[in-house]
Amino acid sequence: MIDLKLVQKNPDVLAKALADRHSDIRVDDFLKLDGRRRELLAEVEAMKGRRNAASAKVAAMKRAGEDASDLLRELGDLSDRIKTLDAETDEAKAAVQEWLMRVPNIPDVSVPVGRDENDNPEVLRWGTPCDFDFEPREHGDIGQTLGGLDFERASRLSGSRFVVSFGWAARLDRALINFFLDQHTRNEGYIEVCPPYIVNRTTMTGTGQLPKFEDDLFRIRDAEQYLIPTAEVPLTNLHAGETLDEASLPLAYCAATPCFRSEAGAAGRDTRGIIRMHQFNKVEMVRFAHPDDSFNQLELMVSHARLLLEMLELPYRVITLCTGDMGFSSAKTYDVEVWLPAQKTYREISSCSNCTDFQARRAGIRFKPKGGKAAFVHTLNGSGLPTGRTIAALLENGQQKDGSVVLPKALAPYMDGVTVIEPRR
RNA sequence: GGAGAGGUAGCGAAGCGGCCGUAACGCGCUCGACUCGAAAUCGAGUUAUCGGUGAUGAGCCGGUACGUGGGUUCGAAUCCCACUCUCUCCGCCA
Repeated sequence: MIDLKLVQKNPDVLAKALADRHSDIRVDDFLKLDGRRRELLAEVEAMKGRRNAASAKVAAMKRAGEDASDLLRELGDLSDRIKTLDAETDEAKAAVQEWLMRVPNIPDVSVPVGRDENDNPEVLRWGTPCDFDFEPREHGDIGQTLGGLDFERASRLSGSRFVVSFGWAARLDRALINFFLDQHTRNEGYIEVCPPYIVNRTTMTGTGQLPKFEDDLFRIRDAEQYLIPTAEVPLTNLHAGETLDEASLPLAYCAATPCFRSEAGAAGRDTRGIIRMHQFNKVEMVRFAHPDDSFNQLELMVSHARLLLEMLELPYRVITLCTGDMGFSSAKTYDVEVWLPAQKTYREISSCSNCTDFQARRAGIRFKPKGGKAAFVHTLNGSGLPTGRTIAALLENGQQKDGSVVLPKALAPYMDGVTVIEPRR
């Protein structure tokens, strides 16, 4: 959530941000709603002030043994009017709140203004896409041929956009999780967490999935609980409602969890392979940072995601998302895109965002500076990394003419020394 | 799932219709005194949020908040109802 005061005092700052994002939310609507709220509030508060003063008088009279029945009759009327006006004020407040909850974060000044993914500037490239002396195959095809990925059985068990992994593929998934977690916890100072995969409405609201993106979530029937679409949700909400010790910042957590996404609106997109599944495993990084330091922390987190790809010898590039392509809660996002030779394109494998105080304000995550007033922390999140898309990249980039797949050396310790996935014979 | 107990400041906890919410008392924290320094001791300070007025500051005026939401009442932390979470016991269960 953005700062109420900011919208009140600098509506044009928000108006520009919304225009840059190509949002259809209009600040004028807010000014109307908030104006009405303030009007009602001033009126009802004045009445309550009178009531409180009179009530104190009643108490004093009763103590003195005097008759207060005239005053009481008057107060009855006043109380009735307050009750009506209170209800109206509550409605006005709720309208303002609801409007605010649907407003996206304000992009940082360093974020390029643009319409959609075509306007995302490239920051850097690493590695060289491999030159194949044969036509490279798609990862889904390779995975099925090698007996590791089974889409038919998955669709029988569950439906479309699911996969069953067997043997080397299941093992590779587990190897990647361990490899990623080890790297983050041993070398980068992240605290490993095993959070719940089901969270309540408040938690989903804290990170910005709700109320706007309910359709993207799987909901538990008859309960106000949802399957997490990313570990960002439970990890960021870990400190909801807390005031953190300033000295503890930055705080860094990582977790490997399954992620559940309904992929509403993605019909027909990425239907081949394992790029877009309803369920996938991902290691997520989350950081809580001091506001003065959060953009440094973002650079640091991107470097953590990049390092994993470099250790896996996968060519990638980094782009900055432009204003029109950024997520709801983010003030600045870098996407790391891995090279997929069959599609001959870079595809998103990690998204690292600085959400500034947007989530912290929603979830109530503060810190108290020495001698100062409590302020909101900045929250950051980044994938590091999803296993499915990583497997896709490993299969496509490591494929050989004979149908086998060569794995990067870094994974050997996690794969019982296996460095080549051989075709079944 | 059943029974009971409970949810009040950073923590523990008192209050159980108006004299109690910048909320007793204890701890913690901040500042000061004492000290070469520290401990101990002594003194002072320490809720958040909204509206108005100031400069988006300080201050001042007012409102709200005792798990959440309703109700009773002129007035609710206090009485009533529903929900929720925590703890204890029982049941069920990987």
